[in-house]
Amino acid sequence: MSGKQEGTRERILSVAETIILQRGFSATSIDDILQNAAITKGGFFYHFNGKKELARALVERYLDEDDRIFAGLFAQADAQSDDPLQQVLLFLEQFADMMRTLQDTHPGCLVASFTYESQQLDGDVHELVKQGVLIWRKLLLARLEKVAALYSPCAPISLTAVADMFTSSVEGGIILSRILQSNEPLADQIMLYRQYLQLLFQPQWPSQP
Amino acid sequence: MSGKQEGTRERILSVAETIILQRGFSATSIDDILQNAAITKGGFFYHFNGKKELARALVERYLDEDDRIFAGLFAQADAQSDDPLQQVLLFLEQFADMMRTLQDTHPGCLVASFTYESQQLDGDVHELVKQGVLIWRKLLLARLEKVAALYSPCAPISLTAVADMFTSSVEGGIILSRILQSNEPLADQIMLYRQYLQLLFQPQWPSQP
DNA sequence: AGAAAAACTGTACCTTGAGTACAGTACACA
DNA sequence: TGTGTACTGTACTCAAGGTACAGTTTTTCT
Repeated sequence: MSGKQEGTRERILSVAETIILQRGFSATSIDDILQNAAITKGGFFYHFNGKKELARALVERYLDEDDRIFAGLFAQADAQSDDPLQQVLLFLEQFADMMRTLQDTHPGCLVASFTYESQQLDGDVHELVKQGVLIWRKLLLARLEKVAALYSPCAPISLTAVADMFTSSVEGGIILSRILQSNEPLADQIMLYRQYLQLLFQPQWPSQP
Repeated sequence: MSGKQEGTRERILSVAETIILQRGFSATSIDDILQNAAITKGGFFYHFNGKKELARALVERYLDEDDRIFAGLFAQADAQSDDPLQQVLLFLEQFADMMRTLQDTHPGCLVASFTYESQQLDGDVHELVKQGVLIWRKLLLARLEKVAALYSPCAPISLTAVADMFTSSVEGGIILSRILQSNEPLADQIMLYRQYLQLLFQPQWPSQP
């Protein structure tokens, strides 16, 4: 494994992701990728057996990168507070900030993109996507369980659904941001999720006498 | 305008929408549509000048249909209560129910699908999509303004962002539902949005002495 | 009934893209 | 010095998408 290979493979993946998020998987030709990645067809097929294998590698890379980002933000949040609720709130705040300050509008989410082209992809790619969503659910759920143990929610809820609401807010926010061509809606939606958690787990007022 | 034309044109649109939501726009060939709509290539091009014009017609049809559904649900809700907050809450409840009881998993949203293939489509299609999102924002915002006039929100918010949260919850919920292959997550996310509104506009407890 | 417009059918054509094959080259590393 | 890795470059096949258009049926109007 020389540095050269890793560089080229990574470059193909990076370029492919960018184009696919703009045009969609099916509309992206291998030739498009070749041109932007400054590589030849032979080189591409040296690294990937075909377009479907590229898709698989893209999802894997995307989910890994996402894990890393979330882990980093949670580590930051954990360093700032010991309270489980505060940790989640800080995480969301920092994540929203990160999204708001992106250079361009958010490029989009590969998971969502592939979800709308599922029939073009192998079943195992869909399985990967599903596992990704379940990992995000698990990540939030573990945090929310700790929160719920300390602050009882002031309304009946399914913690799993509340955990999924993170993914939903991000995916929904990304769609809004792409359509409205600004990162504000995405940041707003993450912050509204944060506010929902705040309201849900706010200390109960004592009942009236 | 004979019934036959309307029938054929509508059949093409209906079939095209179904296939496009499954495979994506670019991955859907005109031949695919022809086979499922039982029409020939010539017939297709009699109705549409090409694939891009089909896309345009699909979005227009989709947004119209959506308007009709939302108007119907709000009319139902308005008949059941005079309170603006209750009306929104009833609307969301009924909408969630409608989604939950769909025969198959939700087919997907054309707006989201096209958002992830924007570069394949004409600029005016993107403009239509944008107008659609702004109509949904306006629809909710008008309701929320009435609510906010009666019940002051218990936290600082942008009403526009809260209105957008409806679209975000639905789009995010649809993605979750498609990936997890169940309509529950979509219904859950709509109901969580409902709960957020409930918590946000709940009557304030009197402050402690 | 008959003309004219509308609603198609059928087919031929051109282009593009996916994927294959394979011969040659540059470079590291031992 | 040689051997494997990581490519480049070219040339090809096959399938499909999109388009054009000439011809045919059906409806409509008078």
